[in-house]
Amino acid sequence: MDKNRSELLLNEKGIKVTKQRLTVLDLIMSKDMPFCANDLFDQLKGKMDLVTIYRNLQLLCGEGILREVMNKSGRQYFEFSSENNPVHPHFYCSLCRKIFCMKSKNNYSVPKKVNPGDNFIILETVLQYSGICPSCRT
Amino acid sequence: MDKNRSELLLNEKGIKVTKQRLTVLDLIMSKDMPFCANDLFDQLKGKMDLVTIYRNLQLLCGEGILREVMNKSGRQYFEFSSENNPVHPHFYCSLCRKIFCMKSKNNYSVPKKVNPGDNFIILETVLQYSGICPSCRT
DNA sequence: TTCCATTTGCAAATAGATTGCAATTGATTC
DNA sequence: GAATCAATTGCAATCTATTTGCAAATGGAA
Repeated sequence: MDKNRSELLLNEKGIKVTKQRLTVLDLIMSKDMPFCANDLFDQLKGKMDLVTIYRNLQLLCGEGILREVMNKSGRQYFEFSSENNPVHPHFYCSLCRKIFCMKSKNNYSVPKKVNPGDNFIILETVLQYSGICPSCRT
Repeated sequence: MDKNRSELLLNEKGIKVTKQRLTVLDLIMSKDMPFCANDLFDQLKGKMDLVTIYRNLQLLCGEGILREVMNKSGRQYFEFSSENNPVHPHFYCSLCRKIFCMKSKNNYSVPKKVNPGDNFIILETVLQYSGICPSCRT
C-alpha cells in the first residue's frame, strides 16, 4: 500500500506509525489554520480519546512537525510546521478567540537583537495581531 | 487621606474603589512584567481569594487598564497598559514558560494592511519572540 | 446612618491538560 | 506467519486554570 505524506513524515522522523497518529496528522495537514486539542477531538467525533490527541500533539510538537502559536485564549494552539508553512503572523480575535493565519506578502524588518547583552536565545520571531475578526464584526 | 496612583486610575475610569482592587492594582503597577492570576495570588500569600483576583483582572482588562499578552503557556497573562507602557515585544521561554518584556529601542516597520479585503479590525500589532531565556540556558 | 447595588469569599462546577496503568498494537526477529 | 517486547492507546483519575452561584460584607450616595 502506498504511503501518504503523513506516513512518510513520521518515517522520516523515526516516529512509530499508528492508526491514531496518522489520522491526527492527516487531519492537521489537510487544514491551513491553527487548532487546539479540542478542535481535533470535535472533528474526529469521538473516534479517538482526547488524551491520545494531547499526547500526539506533544510528540509532534517536540519533533518539530508542529509549532505552538502565541495567543491570548489560555489554550494551547498548534499549526503544521514546514518549509512550505514557515513562521508567519496570526490574528487573534478578542471576541470569538479564534486564530487566523495572516499571509503578509509585504516584507517587514525587525530588529536583529533585542536587549543586547541579555543572552536570550531567540528561536522564533513573529509578528502577531489582535482585534476583531470579520464574522465578529457584523 | 492622599489618593495614590491606583486609586486615581480607578476614579478616572469610574470603577468602584475597594481594598482588594487597590491591592491588586498597586501590585500590578509596582511590577514591570506580565503576570497571570496565580502569580498575583502567590505574591499576596492568600490575603485575597483567587476568584476575586480573576474577577478584577477581567474587569481591569475590560476597562483597558490591563492588556492581555500573547504566549504559548495555555494561561492568561496580563500587563499594565498605559501611555508609559505601550504595546511592545515579549519573549516567551519555551522551557520555563516565563514571559519577559523586551525593550526594542530600534524601531521596526510592519505592513499596514494584512490580507487586504478581509475586513479584520486590527487593534494591536506586536512583535513576539520565543526561545530560551538566560536562566534556562545555563 | 440608612439603603442598595456592587463586590467579596467560599463552595462547587466547568474547562484544559496530565498521569498511572492494564490492555492492545506495531515492528522486529525468527 | 507466529512469538516477542517496547511503545502506544483508552479509560479512570488527577491536577491546574477559570468560571459560576449565592449569601454575607462593603462602598458610596442620599
